[in-house]
Amino acid sequence: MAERKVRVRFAPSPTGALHIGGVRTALYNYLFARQHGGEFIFRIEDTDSNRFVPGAEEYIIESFKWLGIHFDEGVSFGGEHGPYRQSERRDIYKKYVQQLLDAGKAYIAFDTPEELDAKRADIQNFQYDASTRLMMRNSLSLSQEEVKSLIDSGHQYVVRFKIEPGEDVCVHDMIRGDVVINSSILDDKVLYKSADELPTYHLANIVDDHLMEVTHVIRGEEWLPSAPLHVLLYRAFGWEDTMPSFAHLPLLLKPDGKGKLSKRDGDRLGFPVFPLEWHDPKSGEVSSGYRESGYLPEAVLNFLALLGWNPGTEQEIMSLDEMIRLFDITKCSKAGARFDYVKGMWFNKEYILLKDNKELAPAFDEILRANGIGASMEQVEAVVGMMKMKKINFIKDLWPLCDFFFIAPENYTYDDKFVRKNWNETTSADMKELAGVLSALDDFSVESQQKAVEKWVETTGKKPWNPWRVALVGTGKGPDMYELSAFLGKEETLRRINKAIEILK
RNA sequence: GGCGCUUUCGUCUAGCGGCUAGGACACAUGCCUCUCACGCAUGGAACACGGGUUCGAUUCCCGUAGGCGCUACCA
Repeated sequence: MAERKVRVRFAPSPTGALHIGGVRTALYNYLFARQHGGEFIFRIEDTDSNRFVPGAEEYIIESFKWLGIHFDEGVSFGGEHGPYRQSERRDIYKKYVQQLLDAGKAYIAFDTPEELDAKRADIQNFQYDASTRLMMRNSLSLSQEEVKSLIDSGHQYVVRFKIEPGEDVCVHDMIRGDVVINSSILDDKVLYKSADELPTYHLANIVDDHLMEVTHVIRGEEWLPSAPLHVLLYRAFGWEDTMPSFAHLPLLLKPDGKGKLSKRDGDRLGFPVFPLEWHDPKSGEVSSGYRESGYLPEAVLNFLALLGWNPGTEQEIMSLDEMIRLFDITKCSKAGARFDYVKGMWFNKEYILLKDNKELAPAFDEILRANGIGASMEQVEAVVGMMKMKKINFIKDLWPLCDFFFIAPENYTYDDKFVRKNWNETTSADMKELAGVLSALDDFSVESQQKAVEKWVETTGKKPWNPWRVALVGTGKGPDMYELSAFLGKEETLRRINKAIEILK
């Protein structure tokens, strides 16, 4: 087989918001494509008209835009292999289904859903396969005339794949190695539905991956059981020589308890499971998103990348470029990974520390405005710079930690405990002295204050910092006192000191 | 029920026959220090179980148990 250009795809169904597990699958595909100089395709698998949700497709595109994951071709990105929306490929599928029918590798079945339900109720573990298909109503059990007359009289029918029993089918998985399943346990899957005149996932998937020249299929582990069916389909079409390689990713599990990660877990434990806020058009329900919750996209990607893969070194913080360089699909873990959202928050904290104040400022400015505070961008940047190394995971956590920059302590109350510890009978007098030292300064910069105050400290032996903090902040938090005073300015600093002397005596 | 995948600290994981089983999150303690933090240091904490193979198994094989997934005219 000739070396082919690497082409991978992410192919979600537009049935709602994009689940965070889907984001990880897309990320792994993206990393794989980029590190091989390949192409990344965005395909919409909307073959189930019943589950179509308006707005979902746009939501998914917007999500990847925010995350910084780019597609080379696909829905809304163009390309030579379109259309990329399966609902627009009906004629293509029809042709290939006919090919299978003509070759005797698929057959027509007239059994109605009701009849199938009855069969399943009747027979324990009923499966539509080689052992049962002759008792059903299909083109294998019926005569040609009967089939023709049923079709002519307008009976609905599906097309089923004719699985030959007793054969070991091997799927080579890049993560798990060879997985062998005997074809006898496979059922004659419906390839083409009667209801909406569209193929099922299995058929559409194989036809599209072939036509779009996909070389590697990287998808969730839930597809592993049907992978042998897919291999059989490639064979039936005679496409085995260009069949893509497979990699089935381990699933994301609940942070606690049993089962896979669900939207409910996010609601229950208080973390988002969707990249962006999602407004469900049917229920009207609103679900939180990583973007709106204050996560940086880089942090989300870094966190997700390490849920099931790691570079084999002790490095955890990685840019997207580094991930592309270091990623190795064969080194992915095989077992499901509990979704440790607390670690996700830690990644966000690390990325906040890494970011420039300038980049962080707009987000904090938004928080300030929401709290009725108007400040210049320079001020906002300065506060972010002084406060970002505090105990915060999100920019929004900053506000309760540094409201004192904008609201004087007398307007909300001093913290009793901190005051008792740091303010006694002699403190007022010390603070008066400190106010004197500070008011003598023309230059109120950090350096100038430090020079003056430390000179005074040296000669008097006073320790003014904590009482000073009481006066300016009201409690035991905040940045360096010189920085804080410099930010507040001479006038406000002196005003707060005098106010504290007046109130606390 | 059937089939498949899977199993190292609470969690994410490193390990690819011989290690005091390493790192990170979380937690605790200490140092630093004008507060809170940041940073640094330290600590507790794991090879599911039973058989093999081998001089020697966390590592290879087979069972058992647990976990996860699939078992639709959904993807």
